[in-house]
Amino acid sequence: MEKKYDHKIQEPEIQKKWEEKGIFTGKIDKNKKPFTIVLPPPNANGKLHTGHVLMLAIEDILIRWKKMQGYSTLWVPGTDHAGFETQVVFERHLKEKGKSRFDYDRDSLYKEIWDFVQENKGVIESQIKSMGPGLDWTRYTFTLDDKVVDTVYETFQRMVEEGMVYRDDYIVNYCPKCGTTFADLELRHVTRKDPLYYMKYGPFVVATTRPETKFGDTAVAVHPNDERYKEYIGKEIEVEGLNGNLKLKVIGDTFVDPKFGTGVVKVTPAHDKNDYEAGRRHSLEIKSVIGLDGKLNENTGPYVGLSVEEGRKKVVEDLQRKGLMIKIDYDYEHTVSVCYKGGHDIEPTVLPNWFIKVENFKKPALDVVINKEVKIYPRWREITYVKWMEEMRDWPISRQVVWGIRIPAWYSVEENPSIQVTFLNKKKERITGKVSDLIKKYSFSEIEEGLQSLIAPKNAKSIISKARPNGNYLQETDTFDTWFSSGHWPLVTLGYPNSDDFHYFYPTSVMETGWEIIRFWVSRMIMFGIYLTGKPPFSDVYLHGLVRAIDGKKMSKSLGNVIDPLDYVSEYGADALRMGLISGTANGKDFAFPRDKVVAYRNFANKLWNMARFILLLMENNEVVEYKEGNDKNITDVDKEIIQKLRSLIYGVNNSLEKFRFSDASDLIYQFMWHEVADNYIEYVKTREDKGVALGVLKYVFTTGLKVLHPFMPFVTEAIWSNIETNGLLIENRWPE
RNA sequence: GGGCGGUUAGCUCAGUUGGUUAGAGCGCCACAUUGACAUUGUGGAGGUCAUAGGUUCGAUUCCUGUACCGCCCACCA
Repeated sequence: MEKKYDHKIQEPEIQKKWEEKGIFTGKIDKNKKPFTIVLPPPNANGKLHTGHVLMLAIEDILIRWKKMQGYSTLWVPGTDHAGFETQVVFERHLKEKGKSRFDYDRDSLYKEIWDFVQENKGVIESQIKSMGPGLDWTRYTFTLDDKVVDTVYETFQRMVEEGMVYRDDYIVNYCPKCGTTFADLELRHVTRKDPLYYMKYGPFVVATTRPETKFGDTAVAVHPNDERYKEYIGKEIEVEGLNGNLKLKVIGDTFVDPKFGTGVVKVTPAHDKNDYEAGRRHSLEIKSVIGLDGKLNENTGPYVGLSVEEGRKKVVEDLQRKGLMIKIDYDYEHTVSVCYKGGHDIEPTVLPNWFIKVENFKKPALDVVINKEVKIYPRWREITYVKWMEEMRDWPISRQVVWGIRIPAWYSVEENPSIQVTFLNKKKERITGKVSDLIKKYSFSEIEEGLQSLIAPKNAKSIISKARPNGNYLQETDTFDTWFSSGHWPLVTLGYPNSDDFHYFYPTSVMETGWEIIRFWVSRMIMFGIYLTGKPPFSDVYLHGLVRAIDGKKMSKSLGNVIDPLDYVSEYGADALRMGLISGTANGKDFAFPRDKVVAYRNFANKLWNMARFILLLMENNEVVEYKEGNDKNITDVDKEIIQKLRSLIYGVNNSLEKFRFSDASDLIYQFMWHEVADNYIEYVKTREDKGVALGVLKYVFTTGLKVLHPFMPFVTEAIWSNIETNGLLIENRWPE
């Protein structure tokens, strides 16, 4: 053995040994109990970050611990297509080539992104492997694999048949100039001055920058504790308008800031995100007044056909004429959302969207947590889950993103003449309009082949089908919310509904992930698991904290404090990095990257290495009297003491791991090996006359300690094992009782 | 604004049902190189456990208020 432990040489070699022997290939063994984890899939197009390392470390500890205990373990890896995020990265890439997504038809764009991801996904896979996780790569899954898409389609079809899917309006960031919607992250926020208009609304005065949307008002809102207006809450008021009187509900809602303006807000659910949310809370009518062409629609009476700017001017004049305009503040500064593409004003608009009824999902998904069928660690995170489930409203599942699983709904253009389509014609010109008009100028196949997006009306007729129906059918261009498909993750990775794997390994044992996605992801997995199989997909949920930068702040590119875990792997080794992260925090709280601990555990690896060297040195000069439990005639009290401490170490580590207290467990084994075995016992062995006996005990204690340490620092323990034991690989040995 | 968490040694953090001298890693000081390891060993200094009250025989631990800090969500019509 070299004088120093060299992780750079050892880690890849050890990794190869595990792989060659297929150590972590899951095996269906009816004589063993299964222990299953599915890996939360990292972005296929991304890089490994410290959060991934922590996740891999925790899950690997559990897998190796259970495997050594005799369970038939399976840990399934996968990567995520990361819908919107990847599309943004790809578009940046397009921009470098002077292009944008609007230069491609939908199918070509999808294919381009697919190829782009295929080129890059090897990076994350090899980075994952460098951390030494005991994953079964023969069962690797990508979130856009056919088996995933098929299962998602089947679920969707079933839900449609059971009446759990409906179409309704949903507010989106729509740009009338671009004829498309934008994600929140695609918006730019600009600060500018616009007049703030104070208009008379029955007994109130409301302040607004958007008087032209007043025809879409279906309520006014005040803060529920505002003494000035308390008496009106729940009542209906009559308001003099420009097209006759209108009746508005008065609602009390905390989204209103009583200190702003007059403390009374006009509520336009169809054209303001905030108002939309309030509208859903209070079941208000959604009345759209601006069309997809950006012009005021028929709901505005005589103003129909005017642009938003023209309409606003005219409405203001008419209000002034009628004496309904109280005052105008021309000095009002606010932020406005504009699209990133052309800098046009975003018009929040309601568009038809696919929704899932959650009413039947909620209770079972809530119950399994409350009655502890699914246990959440740490306990206090349970509150987040419970609140979310209680408040959950129907789930809008369509997204206007290309990179995802396309909703399998097909619209007949003959039956749905008012569908708005946007496509590239043969000359690559972008055409937008009603399909019934465009079909007169273009062939159906030209429209279909060049299709970028379509917007079908709320009541459009559609066929749900994986395959294209015969006839002039256009497929829905929206994709599923990524959480809709990833909610199936434990099912699809295990071959739901009818594979041997599924019957043996499902439900899984532990779901381990970052706490920030408990609401988006964990809740959806539980919902779909129960819906499709009657059983929640896992019995324990462990939520780890966020790894922050060394300065304690959240890592971000703009702050320049992002830590690349691979730098630490190459400098200190994967073992040291893993162990450092594990012992840096205990309770799933966020924590700053524990750099000092990583160094400390690098030193620890070297310490262990040298302990082994010392034992080997003794073995060269002494005949070892192998120590066996129960056979302790010749041993001393000090020997007995270290064996006793080993026993309580094993007990303590098991106990901590069962409670997901990884830091406690890693601390115990560290203290034991370094301070009990190395500092005390080895020094004592040096003084012994009967070296062979003491050496036997030392070897027993040390190798047993290696077993206990192995799940935490798999590489160095395996490397040492191969030098002092002939008994196969360490990971193939039994966990000490 | 709503929710969650934090405030313990110079730094980063543990502290499992309230109970004798409050712990670890790193850092610092002194000493040590006589079978492995300087990525080492031995010893040591260092904390009125944010703050004000309350419950209790007893509070870092439970309750309430206050002050900072962090995160998530929603965001100014």
